[in-house]
Amino acid sequence: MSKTHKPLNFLEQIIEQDLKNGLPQKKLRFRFPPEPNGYLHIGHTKAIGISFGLGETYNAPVNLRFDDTNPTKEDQEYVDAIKEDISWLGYKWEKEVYSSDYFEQLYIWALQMIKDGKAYVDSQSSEAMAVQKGTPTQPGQNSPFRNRSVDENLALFEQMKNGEFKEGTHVLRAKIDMKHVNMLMRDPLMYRILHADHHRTGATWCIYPMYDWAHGESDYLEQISHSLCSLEFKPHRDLYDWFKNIVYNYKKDSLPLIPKQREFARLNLSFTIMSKRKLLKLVEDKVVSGWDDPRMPTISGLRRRGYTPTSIRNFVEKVGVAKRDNVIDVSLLEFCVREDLNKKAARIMAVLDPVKLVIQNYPEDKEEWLEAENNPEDEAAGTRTVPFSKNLYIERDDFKEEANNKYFRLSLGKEVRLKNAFIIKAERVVKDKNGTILEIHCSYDPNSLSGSGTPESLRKVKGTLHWVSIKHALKVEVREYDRLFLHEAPDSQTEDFSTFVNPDSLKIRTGFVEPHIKDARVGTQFQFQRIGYFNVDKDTSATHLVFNKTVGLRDTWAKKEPKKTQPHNSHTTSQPPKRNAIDVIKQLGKKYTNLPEVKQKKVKLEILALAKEVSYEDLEPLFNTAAKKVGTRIAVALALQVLLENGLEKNDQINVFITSATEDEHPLLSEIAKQI
RNA sequence: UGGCCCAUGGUGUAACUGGCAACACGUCUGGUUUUGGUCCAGAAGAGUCUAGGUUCGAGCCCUAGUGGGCCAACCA
Repeated sequence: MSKTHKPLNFLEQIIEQDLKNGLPQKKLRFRFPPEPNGYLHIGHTKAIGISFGLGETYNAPVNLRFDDTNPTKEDQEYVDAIKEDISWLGYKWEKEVYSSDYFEQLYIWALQMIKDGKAYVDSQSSEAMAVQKGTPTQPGQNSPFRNRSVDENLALFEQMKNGEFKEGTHVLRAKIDMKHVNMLMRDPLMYRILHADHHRTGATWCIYPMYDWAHGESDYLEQISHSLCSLEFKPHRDLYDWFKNIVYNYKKDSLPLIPKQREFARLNLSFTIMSKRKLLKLVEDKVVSGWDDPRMPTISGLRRRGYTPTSIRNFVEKVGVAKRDNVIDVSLLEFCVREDLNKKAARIMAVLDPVKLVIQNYPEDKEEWLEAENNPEDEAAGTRTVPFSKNLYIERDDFKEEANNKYFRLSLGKEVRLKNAFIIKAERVVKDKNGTILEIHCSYDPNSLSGSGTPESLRKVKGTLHWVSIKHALKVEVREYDRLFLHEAPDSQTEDFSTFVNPDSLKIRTGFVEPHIKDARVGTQFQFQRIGYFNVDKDTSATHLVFNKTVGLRDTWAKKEPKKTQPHNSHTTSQPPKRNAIDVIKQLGKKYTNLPEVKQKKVKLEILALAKEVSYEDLEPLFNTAAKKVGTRIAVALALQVLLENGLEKNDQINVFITSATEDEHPLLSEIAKQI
């Protein structure tokens, strides 16, 4: 039994099984279906990588389909950005298509469904329908309009389509089963009225199909064999199949293939968020400069930051595909860029926190142009020359007056090599009255030039420093980024994600670099030796070079010798702010108010109104009922509200009250304690 | 008093469908090095959520429990 077997992920296994069961490989076809309502982010990259990757491994076409069924949120700007991002990643789509391409066909099918008694016009308010819909634990009830005649439905639907009704007055619903355990099967909406201009169809339509009605049918029309989406769409599969079956019977002969929806876990990245809605909020609130801010997890942000398509594709590859919830550590992403850039980026010397270094025994007016390797990983990259003179800058970090022998850098009386240049020895320092070092005076060994082959040049010194010649150096702006959020998973906390925004995620400094990169083009990547990878930002002008720090070099020294103002570049999980009972109440309350209005109303009516003036003793059974109806967390939030309203405003009072409760005598309180 | 999905080192994925738990990131050692980078060599770290069952044998199959996620938008 050999073990040489490339493991397939579960999606590949499904496809292999289908092929084995007779599906011709020619019929394999995939699609990536973004809604053009925002920019693509690193999370989408996984979905893109899966569908386009499958297309590559099976040599099958992949369509790019814009799921544009909600004109109020969508825009051409996003369509263009999405196309640019996917192309940049290096993927090629077979056809560019739009759900809106199928509006006419969907409408025809909908008419047929009405005629067959499988769809009806409902004329109730959304609130009334929501109440009838029941809850996951309670069955729904039929709409009073459920049994309208075919003719009446046809006439109303016609009027809806002709724009004779206001928004919200009528909808078309599929007639399935109001008691179905799957909420989505309780007569789902197929069409709503929206008097909005669509970015492609303009004012042609004022009824728009819902996601469930458009998506599977689009897959069917395009003959997608495997429609892959993320896990939260799992409950939609029943509906997907239900619609698909109906439509399949309408057009049996011309379209033989029935698509299959399968779901995978979406990607989460530590210390960032993946919700388009929340990313949009960061842009709107000017927390970041735009969708392509280098701190954003968007593809355009990563691109501007200096991430390469190769690095992102490798990342997606390494992340894998499965069905369990995950949070991928950003260090994996960082590893992937370093790995790629190490091979490609030209090396230069740049000093970002300068201190002046004077070479005492070097002639005042002399200058030399010394040879330097552009990339030790790539001989073909060649060499360049770097100007050397009496007065240099080195990093302030690279000098200590006194140091133990774990310190490889410059200290008084010790020798180090200046990269590509000479060996120097620190002789004395010049300080201001506060003790800040202004100048370091050194002597150099003229026979120790790098690569000269002299015995002096071959002697071993402990450290090598990078430097720039003050006279020749180019002054540039350098933007260093730290993580945007201080919490590892800002998205999944009860607190609002914005409370975790890192106020110090951008640091702008002035650096000095080798002069020869003066005309570097926007996007060019460099390794600033001993520091990290940087690229030229689009804010660069003819006279002002701007760099983004993509990622630092791996640094095993910094970990051992932590500085006081260490950025959060190590991946130790930072602790969330300490929470007390009051905060928890506020936050749970916020979560509660973030629920869709309809849910909120129901919860309020059914629970809170009852609970208003009850005592703790009465609260407990109420809590149990509430927990069953709305889930433990919301029930706890409500319970805490009630406790507050009963006079327990004080923080510590509540804490004492709660923590003193034992499991058997106060199950409610111990539950609350657990939630806190 | 609901339905569905999930559970393997710190993180993420594997384990050829029942045969000694592997790979990557991260961590730690040592070596090379004119980048405390790269590269090379090596180490630590899980006995697979719990309890039963089937089996010669279970991470994998079955049952129950526990924990987490999703589902009640005229969003996708």
